[in-house]
Order: sequence, then C-alpha cells, then structure tokens
Amino acid sequence: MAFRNFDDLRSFVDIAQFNSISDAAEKMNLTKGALSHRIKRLEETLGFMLFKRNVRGITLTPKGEDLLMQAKNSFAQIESQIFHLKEISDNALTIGMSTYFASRWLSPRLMEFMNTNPNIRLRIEPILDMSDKIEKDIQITIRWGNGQWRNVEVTKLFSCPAWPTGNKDAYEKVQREGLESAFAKFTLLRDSDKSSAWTNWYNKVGVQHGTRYDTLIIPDPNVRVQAVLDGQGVALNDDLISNEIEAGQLFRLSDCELSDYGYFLVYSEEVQNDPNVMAFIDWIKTQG
Amino acid sequence: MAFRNFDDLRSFVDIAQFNSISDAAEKMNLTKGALSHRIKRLEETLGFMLFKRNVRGITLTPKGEDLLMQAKNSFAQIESQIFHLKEISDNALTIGMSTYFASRWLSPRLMEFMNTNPNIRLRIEPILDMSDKIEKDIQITIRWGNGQWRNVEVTKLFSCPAWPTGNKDAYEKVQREGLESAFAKFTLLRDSDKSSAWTNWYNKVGVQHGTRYDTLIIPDPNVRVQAVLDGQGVALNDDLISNEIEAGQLFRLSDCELSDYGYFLVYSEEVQNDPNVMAFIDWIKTQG
DNA sequence: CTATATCGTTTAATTAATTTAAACGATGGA
DNA sequence: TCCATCGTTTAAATTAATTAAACGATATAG
Repeated sequence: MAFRNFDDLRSFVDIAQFNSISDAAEKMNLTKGALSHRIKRLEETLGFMLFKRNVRGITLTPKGEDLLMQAKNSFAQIESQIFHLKEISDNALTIGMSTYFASRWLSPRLMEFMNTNPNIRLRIEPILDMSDKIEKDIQITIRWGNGQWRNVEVTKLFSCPAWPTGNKDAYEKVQREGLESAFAKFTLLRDSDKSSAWTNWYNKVGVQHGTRYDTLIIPDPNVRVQAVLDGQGVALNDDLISNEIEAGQLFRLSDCELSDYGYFLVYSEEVQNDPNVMAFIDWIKTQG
Repeated sequence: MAFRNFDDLRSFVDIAQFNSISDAAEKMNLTKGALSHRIKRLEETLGFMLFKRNVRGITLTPKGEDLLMQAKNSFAQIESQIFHLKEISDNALTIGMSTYFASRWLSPRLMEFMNTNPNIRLRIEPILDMSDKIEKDIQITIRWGNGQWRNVEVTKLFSCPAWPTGNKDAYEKVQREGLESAFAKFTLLRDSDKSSAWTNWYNKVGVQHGTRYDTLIIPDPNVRVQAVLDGQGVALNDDLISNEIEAGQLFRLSDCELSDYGYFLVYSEEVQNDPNVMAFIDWIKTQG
C-alpha cells in the first residue's frame, strides 16, 4: 500500500522544528489537538513512531530523524522548483532567438526596453530551430528567413539580405578563378536540411548547380561564422557580420544577394492577448 | 505564501502518467470530476498551468514537464526512504557489535539463527562505542569488557580473557629483555580513553608502571589487530585472534591474562518485551 | 454536413476528513 | 501535595473532497 500522506509529512517537518506540539500549534495557528491527530495518523500509516513523547515535549526518534532529513530535503527541492516556475510565469516574457542575433543585434538595444518596461521580466532563450518553441515557454521567436512560415503570426522586423561569405582564401579563389569555378569547389555551409537559401541564391545569380551533397549543416549561426573563418566552407550571411567584414576577416564573395530575406517575429495567435508580448512587439518594430 | 498541496502534487504525478483525466480516473478508482478538481486547485495555487487541455485528453505544459520531473524524483526519494524505514521496523532486530566480533565469532554461527527464525529480519550494525546505541535503532549490543555497565541489562555471553599480544619483533624483544624492560618501550594500544584494561593487567602481573602517555587509542578492534601486526605497538587481545596466533603472525607476550573479561549482551530493560530480542538472547546463550 | 462519441469542466448534493474545544491522564517541579 | 504543562482523546462542529449528472467543445464516422 503506497504512502500518500504527503501533507501530513510536510506538517511533520514543520512540527519537528519545535520541541513540543503545543509550541508548534501556537506558531502554526492550529490547536495542539489538530497536530496531535496529524502526527498520530502519520505514524499509523508509516508503521513506526516519529516522536518520542516526553513529559515536557517531544523529541525525534532515530527513524524520525532519518525521515525528517530526507523529507526536508525533498520538500525543499520541490518548493524551490515551484518558486522558480512561479517566477518565470509572473509577468515574464520569453523571446527565443539565436545567440547570434541576440549578441549582434538585440543586446545593444535591449537596455532601452528594459528601462521603459521595468515590470516585465524578460528572458532570452537561445534556440536553434522551430521545434524548440513548443518545448519551452517561449512567447515570441525571432527568425531569419523569407517570412514563409505556416500556422503562425509573422511580422517582418527588418530586411537583412544574405550573400555568400568566405574567408580570405575563399575570396582570393573567387578573384582568381571566377565565381562559378570557385563555388564548385567550396563546401556550402547550411543552417538546416530544409533551407532552400542556397538554391534560391544559385537561381538568382544564374549559375547552374546540381544537387550538392558536400554541404555541412551547422544550425548555430555563430558556429557557422566561425566555420567560415576557419575555412571550412562558405555560408550565406547577413549584414550582422559587418564587424568581421570591416576587420578583414570575412569577405563578401558576390554582389548578388537574397534581398527578400530578413528577420521576422514569429508568434502564435493566442499570445497576442498578452500585453507583455504586444509591448515587446511594438517596441522592437521601432528598432527595425 | 508557502506551497502546501503536496497530496495534490502527488496526484499530479500519478495523473501525468496517463493521456487523459478519464483514463487516470478509471485506473485510480476515482471520478474524473475529482481529479479535475485536484488539478484545478493545484494549478490555482501554483499560478500556472500544468496540463494543456486537448480535445481527446491532456498533455503536459513545459512547466508541467519541469515540475513533474522534480516532483517525481523528490517523492520517489521520500517513498524509498519510508520503505526502508518500514522494513527496518517490521519484525526487525538490530544487533550492534564491532566488526571484529561480527566477523570472528558471530558470522559463522549466524546462519543457524536465521534458519530457525526465518521471519526475523536481522541486521548487524557496526558500532564502536556505547553512544552509538541511542543514535540508531539498536535493540542489543554485544560488548567486550568486565560486565560493569550501569542503567542497562547485562548478560554474560562467554568469558574471553585478554592478554598482551605483539608481532614477532615484540615477542623476540620480550624473550631477550624480559617482560618489564620490553614493555617499558612498547606503545600500548588501547580501545578508549576510559578503558582500565591495561592498568588492570599491570596490576595483575605485578609490574609497576607509571602513567603512560605514549598510548595510541584505536577503537576498532580489527584496526587494532592490524596495528599490532604492523608493529605499531602491543595490545590486549582475546581468544578471537587465535587465527593470527596459529599462523605465527601474532604472539602471546605473557601468560598473565585478564580472566574476568568477556563478551556481554547489553540491552535496555524495555526491549525485553520484544519477542525477537528474547529469541536472539536465548539462542546466542546456547552458543557461548 | 450532421450525428455521435469522447474529452474536461462545472454544479450542487453527498460524503468524508479535519479541526476544534474541552476534558483527561501523566509527570515533574515548587 | 498541589499545580503547571505536556500530549491524547472524545465528540461536535466545521471544512474539504468526492460524486453524479449535466454541459460545452471538438474531432471522427457515416
């Protein structure tokens, strides 16, 4: 028969702090009769005594000591988890985005939002793909793409065309051999299986290309940038890498760009009722 | 406001195993209304949703997942501790003794007791000193000494005289220099501060000795035997070390022995009402 | 496109559990 | 010896949980 008196057990933890049931009752705003009943019931279902009854109060039995230790710990764990989850849901707004976007675009602007909305607990949740959204409590995601997502609300944040980037070696190879020849030898770094960005770019630039299998999928944009720097391949990147361009680390390999790509706010229809969500959307649109 | 709905939370853990409240209700022998109420109440006190209500059942929310994980763990810890403590008290008999006595004397004989009393869960609890008894649930302790303990019931198990033992070097030193001279240089290994065994022995053998400060206190008899083997000193040991004597590892340094020492059962008056305790005492007396 | 089955929720009544107040027995100290 | 102070017990009062039934929502079958 399974144990189910967890509320009584929680009372036991409280009562054990005192040296007598009377003391405990007074502090807990209950009568000593009530607490005596609780302990009695608990001891009966457990099958062993928790307290030794003395003339002037109670003391824990050895088993009581053991159980107290365990129960105290376990209850504390649950209580702190609840506290944490409560905190998250109290006036919280969680925005999912890549660490790339967070560090290169949002971070510098975020202080202003937090200052004008000090009551909103903002959380930035790093995500890689769309499926992360349902696993966590994320109200809004910020995604790069061409705005084609289904069953969700999509708001364009700003255009951010993408163009092929490579390191110095890649750049020089393009200069030497020309675009088509050089690209035939490059490994194409992609963000996912399904992304059609490279295909779109090839179509736009007017170069024929077969199905390429020597592509490397690197979902995280920061990692992808680093891979390009390390010469592992070429990737489609956007204006947010301007720092690396200016520093001469990264090079633009072609003038042709995917101009209809950009950053979008993606959120479900239902969260539009959340005033925090709308406050954030209204604010971020002024930043685009 | 502190969380106190641990019984509801425990229900939540049960319910989360199923895909619908109806399923859970049927398996738990409750109505779906009851479980719906529990979950509703729990969610209200928590301040966030645990389940997402679908048309054909329920699924955990992200916060529900998190809380479930934690609660499952913590409850399991408590439940397993309770199971353990219950097992101890169900027909359990715990005997405290040194590992020395347990391995050298009791172990070989114990099988018989367990065969004739298969319903008694016997536990051997290793102890070093008297104070261990009150910390744990020990009904009987087996101690070596001269039977002089107060406020407890004492029953002599068997006489087991003690005499000085040393390793081969010590033995040869006694042969060469004589008892008094050799002992003046030995470190005396003792079991505790308070033990007067060495003083008693010196008195009995008729050798004068001042207060010796170069004594080493090693409470555990097994460790003490090892210390003697390693030549760290000489110790008073009893017949239970006959193996080492026969193997030529340990040597008896004197014929003079503390003949009134032996092994005793020590227990409190109240445990005499416990039939398991009496069964053990009756049995072990036949083994003495 | 409608009928139906299957969810969870809600309501009000029933049932069960907890709490209380007061009396009680035990015990140690004044 | 009396008294104060424990925890326990009892029965009544109070509070809480459970039930049964009706309900609204929604996907599926026909």
